Amino acid sequence: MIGDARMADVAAAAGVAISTVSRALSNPEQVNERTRERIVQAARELSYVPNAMARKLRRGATELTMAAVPHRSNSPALSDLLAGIDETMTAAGYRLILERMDRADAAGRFILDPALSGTVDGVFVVSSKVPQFAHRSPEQTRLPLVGLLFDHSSAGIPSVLVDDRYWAAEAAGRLIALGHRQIAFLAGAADGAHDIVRHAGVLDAMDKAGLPRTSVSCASKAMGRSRAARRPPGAAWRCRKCPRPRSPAPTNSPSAS
Amino acid sequence: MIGDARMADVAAAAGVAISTVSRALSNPEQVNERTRERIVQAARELSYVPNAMARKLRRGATELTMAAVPHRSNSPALSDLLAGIDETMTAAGYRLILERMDRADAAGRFILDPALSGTVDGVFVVSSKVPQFAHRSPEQTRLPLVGLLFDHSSAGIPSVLVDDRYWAAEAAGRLIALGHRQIAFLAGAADGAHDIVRHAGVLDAMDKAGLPRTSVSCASKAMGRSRAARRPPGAAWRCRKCPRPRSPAPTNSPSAS
DNA sequence: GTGAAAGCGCTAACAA
DNA sequence: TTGTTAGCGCTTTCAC
Repeated sequence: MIGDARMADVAAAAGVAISTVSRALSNPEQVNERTRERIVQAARELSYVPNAMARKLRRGATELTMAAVPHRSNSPALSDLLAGIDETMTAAGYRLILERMDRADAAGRFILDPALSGTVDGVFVVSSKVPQFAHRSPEQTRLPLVGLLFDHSSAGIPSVLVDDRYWAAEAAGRLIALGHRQIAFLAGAADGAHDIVRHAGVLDAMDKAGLPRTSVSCASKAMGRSRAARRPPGAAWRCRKCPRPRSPAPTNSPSAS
Repeated sequence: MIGDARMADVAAAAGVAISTVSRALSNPEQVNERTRERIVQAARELSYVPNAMARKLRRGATELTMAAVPHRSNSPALSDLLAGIDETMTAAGYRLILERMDRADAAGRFILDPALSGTVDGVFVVSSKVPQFAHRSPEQTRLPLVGLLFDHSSAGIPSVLVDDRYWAAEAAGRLIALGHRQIAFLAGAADGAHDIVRHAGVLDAMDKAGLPRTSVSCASKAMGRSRAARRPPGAAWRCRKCPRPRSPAPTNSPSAS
């Protein structure tokens, strides 16, 4: 059965030492071609598959990374981000462990515990919170962390970010260039720090185009849930920083013209 | 630094044998309470974190499972599915490795190779294709596989499925109950086997309600891409099994009334 | 209840 | 180029 054979079995079958098998499989160029062929042949016949754990233990690297992502998110954007990470890491010979962390709770424990245990070689943090372990900062760890989307550079974690303000302005600019004058800004959940920045970007675009900021109306996606219940239908939610529009009141439809 | 201490260090610090440390940490009830306290204390002071790989190697189980999912999917449905798997597996002490497989290519290799290598204890297959390894079926493997959404039971893989036809009929039934008579069926990409079944379910509902099947019009999400280019805007794509509507031609808007 | 010792399966010096 | 050997860090008999 597949996976039953050990390296020693292959060695025996090929009539070589176990270390030669190891080399033939990991560093083929260090082995005589004919020997190598015998070994590969034997391995194939035995349906030999190397044991990853043994290798990982011995080498001290797991070729596994972890993506710590928000627990309750099924957004396509996150999927795309994961796909991107996965693609690059796969190309580099790594696999990705998914860690959905609960925002509220002591997620850090959950994250860094297995991470430090040597299960993963590094962690991608897609979260507004910096993961912790037993009240110690990640800096006290050998574990490489990288922040994504959220800036943790002040915590000593290199972070890859999107310039939300710039690109929001850019997006709004496109609409304006198309001749649109009334812009609806649909924000995500109420706690999205990114939305505030993006909103500013949209206003930037309005300013730049010499259009009144009051032509931007805001609506939160979260409307359907919490706040919506307390508000008359058709009334848009406005963020604190959003200038109040004059009457007639803006609708909450996603029109952009 | 966190993670630098070994079990032997803890043993030395606590003045016990290494095996006692192991027990104290894995099977506390087998160790004298006072001894255990000393050990725990020492472990804490040394910021000891057990090495997962060593444990995995020794125990022969990795407490890791793999989810093999379609490569190009960022659908919220998939995220939800993953979240569900993750939640249950986490509760059971397992973590999830993400494997995005390319549909077309010999994905099976990619999946089962590391799987068989002892990296994971089991695999969730969310794919229309059964993963293979070196032209051998999964049955020749010790690795537990479970099919999700796609039925692989004929290949000997237990599968957890959604009764698409039933629930599509149910959904359509709700619309009908609300008084709607014109139903738009928005399908996914052209190759979705599920869509055909769901479409049948919608027609079931029409039949049951005594409504004409011609009141169901189909539009594919994929319109925007491949087929759409060759079709006049506003014209809906119709699946082969979908009865042709009478004029006026249905629009492709997602209206349901 | 605790310790000593034998590995899990593999890799990497070091020799030959 | 190939073989011998010593572990990686942990769990688990088997004694005491």
